[in-house]
Amino acid sequence: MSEIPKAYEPSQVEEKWYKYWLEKKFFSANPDSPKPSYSIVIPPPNVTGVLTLGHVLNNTIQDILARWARMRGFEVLWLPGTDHAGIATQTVVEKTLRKQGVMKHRDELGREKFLKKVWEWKEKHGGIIITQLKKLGCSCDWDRERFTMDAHYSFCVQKVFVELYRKGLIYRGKRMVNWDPTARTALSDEEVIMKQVNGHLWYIKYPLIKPDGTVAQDEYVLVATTRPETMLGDEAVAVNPKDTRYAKLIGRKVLLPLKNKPIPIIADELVDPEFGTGCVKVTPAHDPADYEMALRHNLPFTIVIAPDGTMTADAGEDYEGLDRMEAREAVIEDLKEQGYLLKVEDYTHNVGFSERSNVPIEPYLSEQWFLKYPAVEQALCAVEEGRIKFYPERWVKTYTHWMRNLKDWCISRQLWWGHRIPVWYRKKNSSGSQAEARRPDTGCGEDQTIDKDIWVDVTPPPDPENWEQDPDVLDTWFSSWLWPFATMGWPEQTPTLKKFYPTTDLVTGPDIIFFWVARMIMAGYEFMGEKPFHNVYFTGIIRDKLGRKMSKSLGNSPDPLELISKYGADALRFGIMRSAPQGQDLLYDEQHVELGRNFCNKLWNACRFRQMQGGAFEGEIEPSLLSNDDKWILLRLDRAIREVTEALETYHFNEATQVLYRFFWSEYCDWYIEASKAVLQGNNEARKANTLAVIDFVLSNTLRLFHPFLPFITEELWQGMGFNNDLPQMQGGSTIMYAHWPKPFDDDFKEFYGLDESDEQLAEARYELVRQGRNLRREYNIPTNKKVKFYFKPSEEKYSLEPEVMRVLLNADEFIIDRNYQPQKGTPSAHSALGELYMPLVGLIDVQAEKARLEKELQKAKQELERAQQKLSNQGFLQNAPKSEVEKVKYRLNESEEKVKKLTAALSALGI
RNA sequence: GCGCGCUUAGCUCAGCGGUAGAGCAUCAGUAUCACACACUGGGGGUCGCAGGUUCAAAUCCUGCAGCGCGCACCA
Repeated sequence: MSEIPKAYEPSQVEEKWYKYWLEKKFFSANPDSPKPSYSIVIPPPNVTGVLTLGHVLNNTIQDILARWARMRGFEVLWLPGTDHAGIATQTVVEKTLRKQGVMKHRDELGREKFLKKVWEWKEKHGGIIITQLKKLGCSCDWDRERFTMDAHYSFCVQKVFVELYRKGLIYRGKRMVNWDPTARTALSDEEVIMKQVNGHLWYIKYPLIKPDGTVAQDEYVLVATTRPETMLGDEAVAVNPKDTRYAKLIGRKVLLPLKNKPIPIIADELVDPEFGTGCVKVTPAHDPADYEMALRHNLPFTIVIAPDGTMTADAGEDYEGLDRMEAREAVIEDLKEQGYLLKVEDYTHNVGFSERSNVPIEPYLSEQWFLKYPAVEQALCAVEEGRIKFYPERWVKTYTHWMRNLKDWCISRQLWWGHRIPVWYRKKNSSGSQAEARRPDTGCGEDQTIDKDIWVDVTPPPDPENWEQDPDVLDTWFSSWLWPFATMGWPEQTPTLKKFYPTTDLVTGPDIIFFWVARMIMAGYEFMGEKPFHNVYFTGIIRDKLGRKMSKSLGNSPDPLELISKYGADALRFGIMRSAPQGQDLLYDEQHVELGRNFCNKLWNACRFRQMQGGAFEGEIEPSLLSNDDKWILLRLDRAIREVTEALETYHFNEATQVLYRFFWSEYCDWYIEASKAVLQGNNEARKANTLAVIDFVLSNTLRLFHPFLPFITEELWQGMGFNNDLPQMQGGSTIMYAHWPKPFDDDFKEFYGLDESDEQLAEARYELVRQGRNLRREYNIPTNKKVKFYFKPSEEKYSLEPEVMRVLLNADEFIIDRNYQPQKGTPSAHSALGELYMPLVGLIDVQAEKARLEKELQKAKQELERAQQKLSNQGFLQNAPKSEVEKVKYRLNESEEKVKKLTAALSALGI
């Protein structure tokens, strides 16, 4: 007898096998393998990151796909790594350095020292998430782990920048950008999150200036604004040219309150006469729309808000140095005092917030680098025409909509942590011609103005003392978009790149469809001339029970590692997968994980049960000895194999787990194992051995079906049960990881073992009878542990009921088949198409109770009969419905007819 | 404003053209020998509303309502 513990204890098991897999290099991808390739690149988590449930969902899916592919005979590369995550990382490190008292602002340290600190920090804490992914069981090829700031990767980023620059797709310009005043950097449009804010609409009077230059005392235009502080930078008031109310004012001037500065009234189409007063204040330097207008009307750009969000000297000495929010209060106060504020209304509107700092974005005029996206048309068509497939498909629309409305991408960031822009500017007073001689040729079609004072190349200029490098770094996503090939050795045509690019599947969240997915597709076509992946699977977003996003500040984000130590990694994986419908958000509840734990335990004990039976493992199945129950479970297994495989093929992971759950728990454990006990406890040795062979066959297949979902426990059981004996030895060790994926039974197999649909029908009818018998016990309050006798009067003799099995399933003393059984009047009975079941009770006959019971049953049977009759009397149904459907209804009709007949007879036998 | 998604048992969700399903919760029973992280039985739903297509609709189509998300320069 083995000493397997009663309950599954995951912790040591998981550690043991993960170590084993690593030692044996089971995760390594071999580019020279003759097998077909299957590859995934991990969406690189931030180096600063710790594992969240989102990662669990995402990486479990990838692991399932990778493990499944290995079992199907693919050469699998799952390439892992981390992202330097510019702003996120820099912010985190800045915060800790401030906390440690090392600095207040990074300027105190200077660029070099600060970067050294970040690298130190990265070396110390950067790997956390990688070890956490290992705990989850991820089968990544860790020898190929990459980081977006590896030397080679950085080279790729620079190379790409230079290439795009020479193509004329990258340019520098002074534009209105989204400015994060806390991080003090520009952001891309995608990094701005619009939020609805309850604010106010302030109505301000701008007095008219008379033609003679004096200020009109009671004539004014009324302007409505949500940002009164920006008025300090106003350069005009705009009205719609078609707005008759103001037509005669166009060209006149108003006095800008507080600053006492005359500004013109201009006409611009952009103004909506319906909104507010129809007059808009124009702040060229602090509003994107106003910026556009200012360009059209040649207005000056007065900057009143500095990059750090405080007011500049141009705002006026009363306001200089105030934070923009403080300035707002002050301006309102002053306007009120001086009688310019007419009224205030409550007003909800959308305000852009920085995704990172969560502070309102400031539109800010500055010199930045921009990219015109390359390979747009190709990238768009590839998805639209299905060369790249999205799952679920609906994201295609989101993608194409974005792709058709692309705006140039602001790629420069005023940060230090990141890839520094490979551009040098000639120092003012230097004059070297030697650099000019080597200056890269822009080559490509666009007539980019050649500027000999700019050096753009992967290598710095040869006379660096005369040049100054651009201080900015590139947006993190400008490196991430190269991930599928920069990680594989590009631009060299490495064996890895040749074997594994394009990758097979990408698994990611829909929230980064623009940030990452779309850009990777464009980069793939631009630099590889080929798509980066065939399929993209978009996961849902994990929310808490109340539907809120997981977040640190809400404290509703459970630590997956705690869950793993409490329930086991397999349990966490299974629980999450079981509740993650395709592409739909999922509400997390710890109960899901508990369910996973329970399931693992069930699997554990089912195998424990098998081991306790002893006997050789994986004996041959002898077809002639198969019982009805054996055939039934084999057919169910076949069905489970088909359904799980199909679910995986279509990325329906929750369906796959649900099929497995149903098959293993309800069908195998609840019915088959229980039925098999009849044989195993008997003394027919041949049948016993055959039952064990069936059990082993089913378990061996089941463990394999489960392996991608539950890698640890399946390996433990696979090895423990000795199923590994006939497997090829992989790198000196055996493993379920490379056991072949179960195939559905073919016709030869079914014929050989005599498996037929009729077996299923019989088994199900028998189980239905058992259910009825158990119900009788319950109705008559016979405790489940009390033995009773059952008599059965079969309607025909031609089927084998397996009475011993029935006895065990009913937990009965005896199950007696007797065609001539004469029950005492009022004996509890159940009636099915197979026959009548009686449960004689000593001294406890209640005729009235039995009558009531039977009447209820009869009612049900009659209803069913009626429904079937109705269907079959419908000409349309008979003519149009498929034959199999009609057959099914006919079968049902027969069954219920039989039942009605029997119940009626039983009732009349009661004689009341 | 445009686009997308959701609405099924008390809760969380599957099902997406052929008699309404699961888990949890609930009620009743069970220390039974693989598992109390378990077993057995029960109760509970006119599948958001209104039309239409079909022999047949939770499932397909149209409209409406409620909730959520994304995109959009209305100050």
